[in-house]
Amino acid sequence: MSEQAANANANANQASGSMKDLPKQYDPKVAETQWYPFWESRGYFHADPDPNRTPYTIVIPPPNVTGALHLGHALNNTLQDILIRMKRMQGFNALWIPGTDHAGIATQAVVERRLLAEEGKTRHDVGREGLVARIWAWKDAYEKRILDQLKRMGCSCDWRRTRFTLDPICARAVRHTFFRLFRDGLIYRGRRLVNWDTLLQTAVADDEVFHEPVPGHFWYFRYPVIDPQPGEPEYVTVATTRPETMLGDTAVAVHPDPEAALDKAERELRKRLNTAGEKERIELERELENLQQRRQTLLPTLLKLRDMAQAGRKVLLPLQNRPIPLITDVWAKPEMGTGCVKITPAHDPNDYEVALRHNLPMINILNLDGTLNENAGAYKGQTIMEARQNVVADLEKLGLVEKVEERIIDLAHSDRSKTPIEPLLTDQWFVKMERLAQMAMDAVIDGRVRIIPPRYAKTYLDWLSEKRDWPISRQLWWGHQIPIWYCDTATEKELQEAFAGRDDVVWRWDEEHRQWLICALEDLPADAVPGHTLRREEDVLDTWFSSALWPHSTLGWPEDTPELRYFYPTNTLVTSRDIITLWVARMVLAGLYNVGEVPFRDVYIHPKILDGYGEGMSKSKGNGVDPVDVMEKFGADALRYGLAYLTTETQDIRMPVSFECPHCGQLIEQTRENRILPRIICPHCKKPFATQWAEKPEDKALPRGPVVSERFELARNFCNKLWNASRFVLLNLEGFSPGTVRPEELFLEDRWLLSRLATVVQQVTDHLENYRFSDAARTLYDFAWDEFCSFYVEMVKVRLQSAESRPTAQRLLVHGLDTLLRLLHPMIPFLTEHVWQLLAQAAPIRGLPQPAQAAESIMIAPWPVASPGDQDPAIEEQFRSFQEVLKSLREYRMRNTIPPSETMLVEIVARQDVANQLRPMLPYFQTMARADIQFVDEGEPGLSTVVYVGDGATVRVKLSEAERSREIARKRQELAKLEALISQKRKKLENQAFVEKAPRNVVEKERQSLRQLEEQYAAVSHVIAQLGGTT
RNA sequence: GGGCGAUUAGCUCAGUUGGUUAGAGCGCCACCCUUACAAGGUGGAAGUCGGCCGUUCGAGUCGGCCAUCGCCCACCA
Repeated sequence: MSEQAANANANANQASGSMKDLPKQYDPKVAETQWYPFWESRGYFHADPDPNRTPYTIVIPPPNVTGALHLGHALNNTLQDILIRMKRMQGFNALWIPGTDHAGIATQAVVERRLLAEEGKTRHDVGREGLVARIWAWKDAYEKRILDQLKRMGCSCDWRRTRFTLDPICARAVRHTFFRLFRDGLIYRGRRLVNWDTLLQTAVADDEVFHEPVPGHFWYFRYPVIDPQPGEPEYVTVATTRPETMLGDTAVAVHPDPEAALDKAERELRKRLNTAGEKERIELERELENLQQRRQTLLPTLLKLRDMAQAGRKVLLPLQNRPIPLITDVWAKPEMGTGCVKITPAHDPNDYEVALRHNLPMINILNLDGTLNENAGAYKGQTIMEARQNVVADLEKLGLVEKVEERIIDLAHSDRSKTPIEPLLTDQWFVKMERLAQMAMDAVIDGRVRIIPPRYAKTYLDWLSEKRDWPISRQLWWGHQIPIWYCDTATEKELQEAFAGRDDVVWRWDEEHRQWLICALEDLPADAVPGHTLRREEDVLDTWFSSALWPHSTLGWPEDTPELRYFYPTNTLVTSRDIITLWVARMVLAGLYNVGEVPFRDVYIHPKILDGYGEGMSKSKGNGVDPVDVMEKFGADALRYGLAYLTTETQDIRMPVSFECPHCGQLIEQTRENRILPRIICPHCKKPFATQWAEKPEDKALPRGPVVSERFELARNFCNKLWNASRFVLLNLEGFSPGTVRPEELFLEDRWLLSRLATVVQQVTDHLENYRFSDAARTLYDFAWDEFCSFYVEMVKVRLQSAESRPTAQRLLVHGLDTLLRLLHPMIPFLTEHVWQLLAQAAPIRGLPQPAQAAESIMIAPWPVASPGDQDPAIEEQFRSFQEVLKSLREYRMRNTIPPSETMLVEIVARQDVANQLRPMLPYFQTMARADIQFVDEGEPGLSTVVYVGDGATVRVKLSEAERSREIARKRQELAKLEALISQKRKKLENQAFVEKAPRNVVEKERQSLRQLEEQYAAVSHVIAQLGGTT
């Protein structure tokens, strides 16, 4: 045993030296600090291939090393740990592979921002090596923090297998994948219009772009027609939101058949008008009017321009004084704008497509840093905003600005730098998706990969079906550098000679750039081809390229490792819906391409955690909650159980949070305003405290005000309840002896407990195996609280007093707790282990029907299996009657404000068989309702009232003269209620249609319920008469 | 514009294939520190299940339309 484990054991003994010392309130810290090291030192988290056991594997969605984890991650990892712990207990060889993601752009951006803020330097000041070194330092710090957060939560990951998407093992997988794709002709280099982030100076994927409405303008410019003939317009008017791009215009387009296009637009409008609602109709009618007006005013001009375009006429691009052609293209919609479109191929995705169709020149006017280049003529060196103002001013001077409109523009921004995106023509690397996407689609269509809930399969399939090539290059320094070397001087023969006999180098001629593209598995020296110099591609790969390989790279691919053979494909991927396309789809295609097998069977998509405003949690919004804050206040178990309890199928999890003032405990609601502040002044005690955003030393020096949510109180209270139930059991185990229990020794409540246990075991197992976390949590909550604690524990108290009935009661009690703990362990690992260890001291051998030595840790104890033979509906029905009688007695006491200390005198008139069943329960009425019960014969009841009428039994409470009139009044009210119900039921049963068409059992149920109501009615009337009242 | 989800008690949410008088936690009211538990116990008040129409013997549940909110995707010269 390691020193750590020995300490843990010592602590356990110390903590429980005497059961009587167990605190009344559960202290999560004790269990959390004690048992995690214990588990780890025993190697429970570790799994090795074992052909005799069935594997169950999960790979963690690797958190970005950008920053610490928030509650969204806590949810994601809690659910994984619940699954892995259950499967481990079920006997599977359970492996959960942890790790983190280098998160290319995101991490580099964070470090660059800090570099600028703290040292006023850009990445160019520190150079590639310097920056990468700083990012590694950042990564080391945050990786540790992330892994510590996971451990604190109790995650049972196999830490010996911890991976990082940029570590040597992942790097090898990335290199091999790229090599194979290149060799198979699935990777190419192309000049493409990309989303350019001018701040970070890199291309970003479409998914990394978000749109935000900003106020802007819509400018109408006139381009003079060259040599206008009589009857021809002198100008073509175009509209734009980005005036400076006109410097790169290479054409103006008009629709080839504007009349038909207008007709079509009108037809569509009318069609929509037919089905439109009130509000939409008004809008559509306005559009229709606009369309008809266009026909009058615009169409003749457009037709003219169309003819001119077909005749090959040109216009003069102002400021640049460049003749550019008029062309016809369907992109120029006559119902939009001026009906004519300026074409800027290098800076607009649609225009780019047009240029490809018409073979137009593409003029790039931008430098990578967002300033204008030499193609912008006089505007060279200006920023986009400067150029925008100047272009407009200069055109105005020329009288070529027709008008300007104010307009809100949905502007594309980079997700990473939050700056506007510029579409830019650059050289990028792409993966051909046609074939790969189809493979990934097939896997979901034919069910090899199951997406749960199924509605998310649509997201996956829709996205893949577009089969858009995947841009994989990023102009960053943090990431896997693309393994390509360029050479534009060598001949093919020289390459063949240089790489003769090597199958780890392949090359291809790039006609567009007139150079060799050489791809190699091992880095090539610059002089690898004698007499020539190779230049390495500087770009790195999109971070999702390495993430896509995660399920097999972590298992050692491309090596044919025992792990890969045994644990792949993994079983379940637990993730959030926003990366179904970015990540899940790409993992499926990469797995199929590299390994020939899907990466996982089930993809479980869990809800998102939202803040009080319904917004998702993110670093950038500042609304992320550190799970450590929650654990500090409520404990890791409460965090986990609370999250599981909230994980329902359809709802996202709304989580309004507050800051807790560290000085006075005041809760300060988190708002959009205060959630990004580094320090907050408590409105109650007026003292300042620091938030998670504190960075300056003077802020950090302040006490930290954690972010908390009352939504974990239910879970915290539940844990405390469990703790105290366990405490009760532990305090009552003196003299415990293990043994079987003969059926005839079982009391009604014992058989009820066993029956309920069997059902609960089966339900919880079923819920968890089908990812119904909330249902599992609720089932256990209700059972533990309302059945085990409120009834079984209460009832068993009586029996623990008697030497004769004590042993059986103890065995049942321990068995019940033991089973409950095991069912709860995946959700509540620390508390259950803590109690398990205490139980091991008092009752090391336990359980029913056959006692056995308990496992040394609950983590490796067997998962409970339902014993269907224990399920007994008759017993449960009988027990329900008992509960109802008890409830009615309690209710009577409260209504009549009988002091808790006063014993109630109760009579039961019962049939012989019912009386026999009830007789053993009499002590429970005494302890649980302080009711002294006597069986009496039917006959005149004296002064008493009826509190319960059931099948074969009537329960009466003795009254004093003083209560007579009040009771009459109450019974009259009750009668009125009963009457309403009865008439409702009668009506239903008198309805022929119902009796004929409803299923027989439903009708029978109604009849039975009516009979019962009538019995109650009769009994209540009788009481009123007895008491001398009139109905 | 396309798709998805939601709307149930003051708040946050459950509610299986349609079937007794729609549930929980918090909050609220009353009484209780009863030797497992006040982070607790007992009892209570509180909902025309967003609206309309339909299917059905029967609708919170199924279908249609409308309203409101949220998310994803696409597009906007």
